[in-house]
Amino acid sequence: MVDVAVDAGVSLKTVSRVINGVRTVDPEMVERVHASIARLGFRRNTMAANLRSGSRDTIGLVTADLSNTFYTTIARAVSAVAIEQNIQVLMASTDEDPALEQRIVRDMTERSVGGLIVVPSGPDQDALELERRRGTAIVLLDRPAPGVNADAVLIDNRGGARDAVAELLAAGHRRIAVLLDSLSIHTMSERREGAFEAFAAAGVAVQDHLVVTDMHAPDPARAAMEKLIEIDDPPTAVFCGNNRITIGALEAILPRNAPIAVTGFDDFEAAHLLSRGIRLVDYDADLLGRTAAQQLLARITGDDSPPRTTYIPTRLVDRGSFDR
Amino acid sequence: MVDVAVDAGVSLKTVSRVINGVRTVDPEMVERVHASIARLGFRRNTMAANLRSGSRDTIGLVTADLSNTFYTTIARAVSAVAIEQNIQVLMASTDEDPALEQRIVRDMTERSVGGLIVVPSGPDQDALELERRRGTAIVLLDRPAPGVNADAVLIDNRGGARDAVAELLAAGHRRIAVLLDSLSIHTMSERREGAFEAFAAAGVAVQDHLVVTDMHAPDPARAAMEKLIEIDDPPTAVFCGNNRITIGALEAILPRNAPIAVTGFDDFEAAHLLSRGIRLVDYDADLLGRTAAQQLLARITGDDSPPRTTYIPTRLVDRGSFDR
DNA sequence: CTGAAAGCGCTAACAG
DNA sequence: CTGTTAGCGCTTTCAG
Repeated sequence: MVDVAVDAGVSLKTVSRVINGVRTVDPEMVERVHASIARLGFRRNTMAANLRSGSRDTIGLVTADLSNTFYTTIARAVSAVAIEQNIQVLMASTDEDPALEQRIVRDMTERSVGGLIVVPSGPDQDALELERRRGTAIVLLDRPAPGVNADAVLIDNRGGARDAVAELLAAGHRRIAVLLDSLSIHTMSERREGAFEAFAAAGVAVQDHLVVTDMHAPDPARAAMEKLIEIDDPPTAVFCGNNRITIGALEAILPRNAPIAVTGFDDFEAAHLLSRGIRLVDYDADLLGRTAAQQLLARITGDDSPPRTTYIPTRLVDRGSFDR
Repeated sequence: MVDVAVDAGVSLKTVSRVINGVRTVDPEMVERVHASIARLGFRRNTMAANLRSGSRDTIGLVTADLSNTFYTTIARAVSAVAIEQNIQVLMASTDEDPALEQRIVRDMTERSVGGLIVVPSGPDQDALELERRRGTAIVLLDRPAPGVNADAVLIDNRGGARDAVAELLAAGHRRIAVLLDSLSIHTMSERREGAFEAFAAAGVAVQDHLVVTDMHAPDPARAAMEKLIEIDDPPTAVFCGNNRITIGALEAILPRNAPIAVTGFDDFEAAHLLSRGIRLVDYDADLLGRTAAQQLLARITGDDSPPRTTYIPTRLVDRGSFDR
C-alpha cells in the first residue's frame, strides 16, 4: 500500500480511503490511486485490515457430514446468504465426531470468525457454551444443544413424524413398524416422540417388537426390515426415521413385493422414480440454511435479543409410482 | 499474550515459544505459561500470527454448485485431507456464474489463502491464470481451463462414455440416443467425443436426430426422451450425459415401460432401487477430491515440478432391478 | 535457553 | 478533504 501511495503521490491513508470507498476524497486523487493500483497490481490484504479494525467477515459452518445431501443443501444456502454480504464461509465436516468438532470450533474461533453455525455432534456441548460466553455468535442448526444458550433453527421433527404416523393409522394400519437411528441423536428421539404421540392420540398401543433403533446406514435398516417381514404378524406399514433408513427398508420391501406401506422422514434424489408409491416427510432444507445464516448475520450486526428457536415446518408428499 | 506473559512472569517471546511448541524452553516455564493460559482463557489469534510470518493455513474451494452431490462429495474429501493437516477450507459456490467466480477467487486471494481448488465456470479464464502468475497455487478440478497453466484433476470422461456406448453397440443396439447438457461444458463435449469414438470404432454412423444437447435439468431431458419415444424408428437405447439427464430420461421411459436400454454418466442416490436395470458410468468422486487436495498441498509445500493432469478412471456398474 | 526491539499490512484517532 | 502517528496481536530478527 505504501508503494501505491508513493506511486500516486498521496499519503498511505488516502490509499486506504480509496480502497474502502470513502466518499470524501478528491475525485482526481481517487483516479490517480486507482491507476497506481492497477499499474502495480496491488491487492489488499484482508487479514491485515481486519486485524486492526477488529471486523470479521468470515463465518464458520460446522456440519456433521458434508457428504449428506441434507447438509449440502444447507451449505449452499448459507453460502448464498453470506456471499450476498461479501462474507466468506469456512466449512468443515465433523463426521459426527465430538472431539473433532471441538477442535474445529476452536480452530475457527482462533481465526476470529464473526460467528458459527453448528450442527452439534456430541451430547456434551459445554465447550460450545464456553465459546458463546467468550463472545462468539452461535446458531445451532438441525439439533439443539443442551446447556447452550444460543439461537437454534430446527425442523419440526415431532410434528412431521406425528402427521406421518397419524395418516397411516387413519388408513387403518394397526401394525406399524418404526425404524430409527440412534435415539441419542436429537432428531431421532423427537421423531420417535412424534410417532408415539400419534399412536396415543389414536388409542393404539405401540408394539415394541416393531420398533427398531440404532440404524446408522441403509444396510442395517434393510436387515431389520427383512426380519420384520418374516415374523408371524408382519407390519402392514413402516415409518422410517430418515432417508437412509427409508432406502434400506425399500431394499427389503421392493424385491419381495411385500405388502407394506412405506412412509419416511426426508426426501431423497430419484425417490419419484420408484415403482411403488411412498409417502415422505419433506421440508425446505434451503430455508433451514437461509434462516440460520440470516439469524447469525443479525447477531453479528448487533441483535442481542434473547435467543430464540425457529421451527421449519414439514409436509407429507407423495413419491414413487411416477407421480409428478 | 502480553497478559499471559505478565501473569507467568516471563517475556512475550517465551509465551510465543510455548504456544508454538518450541522445544528449547525450560520445562518449568512451559508449565507456568500453560497455567496462565488456562487461567486467563487466552486464545491465540491465528490471523495476527500469520500476518507477520506470512504462513498460510487456509485453502479455498470454489465449486460450481454446492447443492450437487458430486461437488459435495468433493467438498467432503477436500475438507478431510485439509483437516488432517490443520488446514481450514474456505468454500464457495459460483452457481456456474463466471462473474461470481471471479469475485470469489479474488476475494479468497485477498484473504491470503495458501491455494485454490477451482471448478472453472466460464470459457474465459484469463483471470485465473493471472492469479496463478501472482503466486497463488491453483488446482483445477473436474474441468480444465484453457490458458491456465495449472495442475488439473479430471474424470476420464471420454473413456467412460466410450466404454458405455461401446457396450450398447456390442449388445446389438444400432439406434442409440445421446442426451447431453451444453457442449460448452468441457465434461459434456468430452463425453460426446467418447460416445462418437465408440460409434466410429464399431463402424456405426451417428444418427444426428437422436443426439440432443443443452439439457440443464431433468425436465428438458424427460421432454426430449418423450419425443424420441414417439418417433417412427425410436431408439432402442439411450446414453445420458449426466445423472440429471438420466433421471429425466427415466421419467419418460419408466411410466411408458418403453423398450429402451438406459446407460448414463454418474451414479445417483437410490439408483439401485429402480425397478428396471440400468448401466451407469461410475467413478470415485472422493478420490477426485482427495487427489486435488493432496496436489494442492504438495504445491503449497514447495513442489514446483511442471503442472500435470491426473485422470480419475471410470467403470460401468449395474444399477436398478434391486441388484446389490 | 531467554528477551528487547522491530515490523507484518493495514486502520483508528486525531490533527490540520 | 488530507496527512501523521500510534497500534491491532503476533513473529522475527538479533543480542544476551
